[in-house]
Amino acid sequence: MEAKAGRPRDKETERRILEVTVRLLAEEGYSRMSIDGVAAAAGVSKPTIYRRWSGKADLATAAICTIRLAEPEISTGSTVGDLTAALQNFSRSLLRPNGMALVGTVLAEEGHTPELLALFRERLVMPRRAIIRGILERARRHRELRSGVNLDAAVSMLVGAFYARYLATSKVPSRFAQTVVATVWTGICKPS
Amino acid sequence: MEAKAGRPRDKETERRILEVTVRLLAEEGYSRMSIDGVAAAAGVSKPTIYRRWSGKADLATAAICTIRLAEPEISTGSTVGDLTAALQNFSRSLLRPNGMALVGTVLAEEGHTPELLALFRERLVMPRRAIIRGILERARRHRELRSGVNLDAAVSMLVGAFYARYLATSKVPSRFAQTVVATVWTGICKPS
Amino acid sequence: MEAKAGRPRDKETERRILEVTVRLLAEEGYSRMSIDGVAAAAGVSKPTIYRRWSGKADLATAAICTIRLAEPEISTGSTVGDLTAALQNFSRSLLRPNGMALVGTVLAEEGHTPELLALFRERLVMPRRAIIRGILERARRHRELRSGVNLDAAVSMLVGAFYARYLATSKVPSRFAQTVVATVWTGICKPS
Amino acid sequence: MEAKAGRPRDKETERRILEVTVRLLAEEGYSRMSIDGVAAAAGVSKPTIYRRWSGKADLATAAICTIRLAEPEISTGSTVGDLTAALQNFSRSLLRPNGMALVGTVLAEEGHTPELLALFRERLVMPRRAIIRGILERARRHRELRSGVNLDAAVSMLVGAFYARYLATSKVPSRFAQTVVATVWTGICKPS
DNA sequence: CATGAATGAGCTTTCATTCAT
DNA sequence: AATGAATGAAAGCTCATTCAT
Repeated sequence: MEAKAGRPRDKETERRILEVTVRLLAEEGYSRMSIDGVAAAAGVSKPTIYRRWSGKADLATAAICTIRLAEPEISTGSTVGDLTAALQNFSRSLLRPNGMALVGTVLAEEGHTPELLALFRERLVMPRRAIIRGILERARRHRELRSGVNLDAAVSMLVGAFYARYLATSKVPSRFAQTVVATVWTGICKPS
Repeated sequence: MEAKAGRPRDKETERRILEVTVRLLAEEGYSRMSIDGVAAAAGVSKPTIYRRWSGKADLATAAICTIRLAEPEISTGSTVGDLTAALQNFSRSLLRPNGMALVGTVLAEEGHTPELLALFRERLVMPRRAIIRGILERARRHRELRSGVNLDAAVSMLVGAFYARYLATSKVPSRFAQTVVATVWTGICKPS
Repeated sequence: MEAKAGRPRDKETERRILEVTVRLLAEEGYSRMSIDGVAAAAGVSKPTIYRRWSGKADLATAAICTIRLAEPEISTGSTVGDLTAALQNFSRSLLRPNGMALVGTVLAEEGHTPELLALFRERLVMPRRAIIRGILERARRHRELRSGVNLDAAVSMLVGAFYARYLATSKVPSRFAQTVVATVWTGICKPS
Repeated sequence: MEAKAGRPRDKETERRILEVTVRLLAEEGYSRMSIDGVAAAAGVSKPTIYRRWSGKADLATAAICTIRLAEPEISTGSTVGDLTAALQNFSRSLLRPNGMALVGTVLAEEGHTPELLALFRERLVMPRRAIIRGILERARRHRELRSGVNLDAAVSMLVGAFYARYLATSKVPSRFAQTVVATVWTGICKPS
């Protein structure tokens, strides 16, 4: 039982394949994305891909698995400031080229490849919500919130406003985060 | 030998093709949807489709064009009641089978077939927003809103909360509309 | 319900595809035979094949279906003469190039594509056996056979001798039919 | 550091590979059989196979080479009894799962890989024929046969009846051997 | 020498589109 | 104007074989 029998698998190759897959998944969408295309763009042959993943769905899910939300630490000193900063980060990622396309493709494939949506939730949706929920929970601990506020609903409103806005115009003004936070905050903060 | 010989059947055929296309677009997504599949489901031949529309994108666009938001008139007597009713309608349409898949597919195709998203906005997104915006405008006329409220942002929050919620769990509790409306309303109504 | 809507299917094309398929089936064997190869050899595109048959197995079975045993009428005046003539025909078809290869391929595929063997039996094996059995039945009606003779076993011996011989050497001497018939006949004819 | 270090394991590996190859050859047929499949079933890697044999054909040939007819000694005291016993053995091996598939595959591959048929003859066909021929030769020495009987043809009839029967129905009744032997024996034994 | 990795070519099948009737 | 037939291109996947460790 040696540590490494045979030719070692090239870690760099694997990374490149997944990177390319994430890109094509966003650019082309799941069903347009082809293994041929991934292989060509990654500079490997198709069996190199099939040796690692059992098929297209498996590759796509693995690719989504590699995505990790990389958000900077937020600490502005105030709840409103933190929420605004978090949503501005979100806004930026949404407005990146194909920023919404990946969201679209996992939703579109829900009926055919539900793993995509499941993983997308686990890797991207939930972590982002957790950040925002964390800010709200801290505010609650600091007794800034009125009683009975539903934090999950608040998170959905804050984040969702951007989805809805994008769906309406593809353009999100830079002050949008402030406006949204202000409104929601008025709705959930303890009345003065 | 009437003047309009052969035409009556035409309109019906056209309608059936578009109806089938809308269904398949939601069920399969744009790139999975095939002209073959549309032709078979509509009971016509492929050239019958190509005679009317120039290709797959044109057909899909035309299909989305036929979609019309059919929401019942809302009039509960209060702004909060009207908003809640409107969002409950929205929630129902979201939770229908493949309710989010069409949203997903038009987003996923934004890079390849932007007309789909454009028309989706015109036919579905904007009319729904208009209904909700209408309720808010009436509230403003009735001086129920505090000054400076951004109505579009409010609409985005109300509607978007559902997108965000769906993206997080695919399940939307029936009380969600009330919770969202309550929070937003507190944020935008004139303080008592 | 018109007689012929649309472009008529080219009967000649269909015939050519099947002809090529029979040839390649014998030359290459079932699993080596490819739809690509059939399409190229028949001068058509692959979808032209898929429009007519649902896949490789369907095409191969259809091809075997077209095979028809074309044996000349036999009438030499005597049972021994008729049997010898029938077996000489059989011998000739066996010794044709790839004459045994089709037999081999349907046997080899019994586990994977049993329809092939089933059809091969129906189209080739059984008709040939019927001819020989017919000769023996006539002999029985003429009271040439001893009582209790098992005709099916006799047919198997007559025909099978050629399979066994081929399996032993690929060469069948021209007098083989006479030898076999003589021996079997002595075994089944009424003792003088 | 002995003289033959590492060899013992080799022989066992080789044996296992060949054993698996024989099985897959019968189960899948030559062209369906894959080196990948052999390697997996034998628990070795592909280069381990390629180091020993030059390719697929070479491996299959070697595998057939290992086959040895293992028939029990027959001695019932009478020629008819011995022949019947020998054919019953044959019948059993034919009716084993995939019993005819190997016959089929070597016939099907005659055009592409004639070595398979050649070796199959040498290792299986001829030894079996030799057993039956031996019984007949002993009968001739005992002056039980009429003069001028062609022993090879007799062997072909006896053995071939089973091939023909299988090709007709895949089912061989247990009394078939007796019937065949009785008929052929009547045809070749010295008239009383 | 055995291993796992890599490859090019091939397979069956489906699609968007155009042609012929 | 509608049909069924035909097509070139591509998709997902597997194979026999070779390479690098």
